[in-house]
Amino acid sequence: MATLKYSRQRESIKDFLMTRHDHPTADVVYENMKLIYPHISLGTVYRNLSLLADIGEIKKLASFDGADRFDGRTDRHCHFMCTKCHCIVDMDTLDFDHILGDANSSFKGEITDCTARFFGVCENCLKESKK
Amino acid sequence: MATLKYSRQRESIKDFLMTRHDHPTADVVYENMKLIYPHISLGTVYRNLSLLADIGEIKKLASFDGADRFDGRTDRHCHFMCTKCHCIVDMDTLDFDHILGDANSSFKGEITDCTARFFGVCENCLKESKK
DNA sequence: TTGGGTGCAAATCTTTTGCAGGTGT
DNA sequence: ACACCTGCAAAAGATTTGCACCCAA
Repeated sequence: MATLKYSRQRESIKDFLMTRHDHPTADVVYENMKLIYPHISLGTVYRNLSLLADIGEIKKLASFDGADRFDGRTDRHCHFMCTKCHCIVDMDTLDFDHILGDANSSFKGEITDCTARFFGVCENCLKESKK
Repeated sequence: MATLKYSRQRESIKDFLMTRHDHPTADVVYENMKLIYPHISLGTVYRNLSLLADIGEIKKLASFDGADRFDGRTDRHCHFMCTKCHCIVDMDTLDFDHILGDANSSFKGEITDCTARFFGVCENCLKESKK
């Protein structure tokens, strides 16, 4: 098993994700990293995002609409995506333990995880449409 | 707004999806359509899958692991994916109305839909690992 | 006849990977 | 020094699209 070695790039990527709560795509991370490391490569960004996700320091959100997104928040929570502006926001209303218990009780395999996504119109777009 | 015109290919794609409950990818649909229409193109398959999803006759399941998958079942239900064999099976244990109600009550926008996915080990893989 | 549908191929977008050189330990 | 990490560029995989021809209404 490979030993992890420090890398400025990886550290910056993680720091960046901790400050953003809009679930950026790899490309957005890349654009922002270029401000710090003008020669950083997209490959490096992807490699580090995968690595960080593998060791559980960030979470990868499989494609909502096209590219994968990354989340600096790693505790279990769910997401809402606005079908108008495509923003993605965190939600904490779901009782995962209860749902997982329910699901497992009637399932012959073994369920260990669950993701949930809500869709609709966000507060801002709702205001817009009422004008 | 475009008027829909009959097409044998589209009809066959829909029929095919109604008989399959393993949520095939576009490529699997393509391979199977080639048995009927040897000259059908991948583009036609994608175009019709999108079209059918747009008019609500099938559902598109955004990437579980790579390619999108398609589901002939259009009523609200959720999915389980085995982390070992990557099979995807339907699940009906989730009380969507209740969850949507809960979610909406504490949300300032308007939530209209929800998807949920479970992950773990399926019955078959569980048996295998116990051998 | 006419506008949607098709096959084909090229293009696009996202992500991965091979390689040679750089760097943390 | 050794193994991991990086930049660069090419490759791979999934999906979309332009175009000329075909076909349902």
